Amino acid sequence: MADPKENVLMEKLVSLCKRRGFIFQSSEIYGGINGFWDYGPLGTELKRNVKELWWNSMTRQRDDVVGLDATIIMAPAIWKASGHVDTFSDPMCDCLLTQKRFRADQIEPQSGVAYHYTGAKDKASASALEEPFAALIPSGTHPSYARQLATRFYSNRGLQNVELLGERSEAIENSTRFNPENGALLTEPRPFNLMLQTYVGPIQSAENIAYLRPETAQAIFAQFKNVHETARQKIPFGIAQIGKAFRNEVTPRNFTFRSREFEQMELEFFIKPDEAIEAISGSVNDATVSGHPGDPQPNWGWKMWHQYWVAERVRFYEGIGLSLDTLGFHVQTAEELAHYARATTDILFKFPFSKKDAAGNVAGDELEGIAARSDFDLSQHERFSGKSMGVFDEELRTAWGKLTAEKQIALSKRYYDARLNYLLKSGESADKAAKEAKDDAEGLAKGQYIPHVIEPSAGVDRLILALLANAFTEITETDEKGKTETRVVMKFHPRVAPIKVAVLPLLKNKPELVAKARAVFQVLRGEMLAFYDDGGSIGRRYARQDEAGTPFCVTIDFETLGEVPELKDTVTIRHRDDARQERLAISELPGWLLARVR
RNA sequence: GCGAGCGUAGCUCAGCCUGGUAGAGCGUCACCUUGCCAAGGUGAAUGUCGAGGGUUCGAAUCCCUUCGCUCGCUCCA
Repeated sequence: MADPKENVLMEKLVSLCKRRGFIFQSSEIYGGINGFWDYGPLGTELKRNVKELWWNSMTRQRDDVVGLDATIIMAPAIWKASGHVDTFSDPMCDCLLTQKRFRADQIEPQSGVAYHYTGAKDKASASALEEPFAALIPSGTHPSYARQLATRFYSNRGLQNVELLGERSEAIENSTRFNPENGALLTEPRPFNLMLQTYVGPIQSAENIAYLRPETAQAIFAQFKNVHETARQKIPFGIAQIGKAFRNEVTPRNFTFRSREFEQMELEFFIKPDEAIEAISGSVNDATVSGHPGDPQPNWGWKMWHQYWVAERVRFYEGIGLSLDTLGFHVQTAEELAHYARATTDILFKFPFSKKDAAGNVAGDELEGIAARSDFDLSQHERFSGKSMGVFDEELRTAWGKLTAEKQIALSKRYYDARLNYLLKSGESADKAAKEAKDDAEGLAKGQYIPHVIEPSAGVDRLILALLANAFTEITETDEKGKTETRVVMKFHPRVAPIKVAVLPLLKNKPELVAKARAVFQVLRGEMLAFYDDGGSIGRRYARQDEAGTPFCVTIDFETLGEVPELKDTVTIRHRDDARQERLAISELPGWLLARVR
């Protein structure tokens, strides 16, 4: 359980976010709306910086990743293929008596004697209810307990003087239809779909139902063929996308950590199946080295690629100020993995609300999951859309021809087995699955396969929250007069800091200082987000910038104006984290700053 | 959704028990002052006391409903 002290920290952070304009509650003047948050001026800049850094490092700085910007609403069939319509929901049961909700698959089976009622009538008013109810009581117990529950049930529904109707008893073994806590009947398990729905077109009928995407990834799979054909990329390559996603969370919690509308940064990185790698390179490199495995190599199998992307993503987080000791890792166990996933590593951040284990260690909460998803997604879209999602690989076809017959048979067999396994698990009949797997294996020999995928999927809003929590630093100082004050410094990495530099005239009532400061400000604002402030004492302005997380303050003083001739046109640069100052020529200022904020 | 707690100025909170004119500190803004780390002075703005309804001569205060936040169950990027 999170330390109460750390909840206080969380409250301070939420308060600062509002006070300084990082994050506001959505629709606040109307009382808010649960699970939705807005970014204020500073938060907007912070978020833009983060997304831009991700986009640059994931696409523009790489030869092998291209971008996509797809719609939020897509053909509903996509969500059937992806499994979200069927499995993105947990069947839930409600207790008919107390309304308490249970996950249907987590109810302890109960045994005993069930008393069923067809309804009840009101002895006084003669009104009647035909609603059935039942209660389970341990065998040997007097039926009065069941009757009591039933009476409560019907009086909850408005009957005054309950007379139970149609009592019938029945022995029950291992049933999950009753509330383990009180024996009352539960509702039928009802699916709780976590996708937000809307209607496309003006008629709100069942056939017009569409979903707001619960993840951005499926658009990438659905557009895979188009991107592959137009981007002049060969496998391995990736498609990246940043965008909004929506989930009707049961309980939005922990500030912006679990929101109903949120933003994702996702990469689908398509790789060759290991059988193709082995055919081309002779063997598959799936050595598990620790740390970053270096530049991609042609003989990397999915394990190496998976490890590579985990390491790349950690490097990214370190590069924006989240040091390794603030992060955590969770390698999903076989039971936790989705049936199609081969491996998933979660990158966690130790949030103030993250839970501690018995030994006091904090694992953290998920920022990003890096999943090795095999060829599941493209295969699903191939089956559901009827369009081929396979690629032709010239290199594979050439290499295949040079393999020994034994090698060809062995690789074909392995590929066949993998495809057969997928098809059978997807519910295809044995005959059809065997035929299709055979076709797939023959395709491999001709250089065709459905790419496998590694999916680093990160939550933008979670990352913003991590950066805010990580930056939040309280400093308590006692001045000469013995007055103790606590102030907040947001120690953002300069790369993500909303405001990069503040330009401050030392004094406001000296027009020469103000004019010079405005001139310096005009030069800097063309290069980065700069902020001009002349209100209040210099110390107060420094403190205000500390709270906004501005890494550098430039102060124009009398030396700048030439009071000391050799210091003319120099300014002081004040560092946020240690209040250290240094002097620099104005002409060097843009370059000096850019080197630190990029 | 269920259970518990909370909602008063931009922020932190007092007032509520025991109904009777809406408060404090900090912050914000203006002017003065200020030669480097929330200095000082003067002045100012800001609340349908989360919303709706009820009880009452009178409700921030008592009652009901509702919305939001926090914590637990649950879920995940």
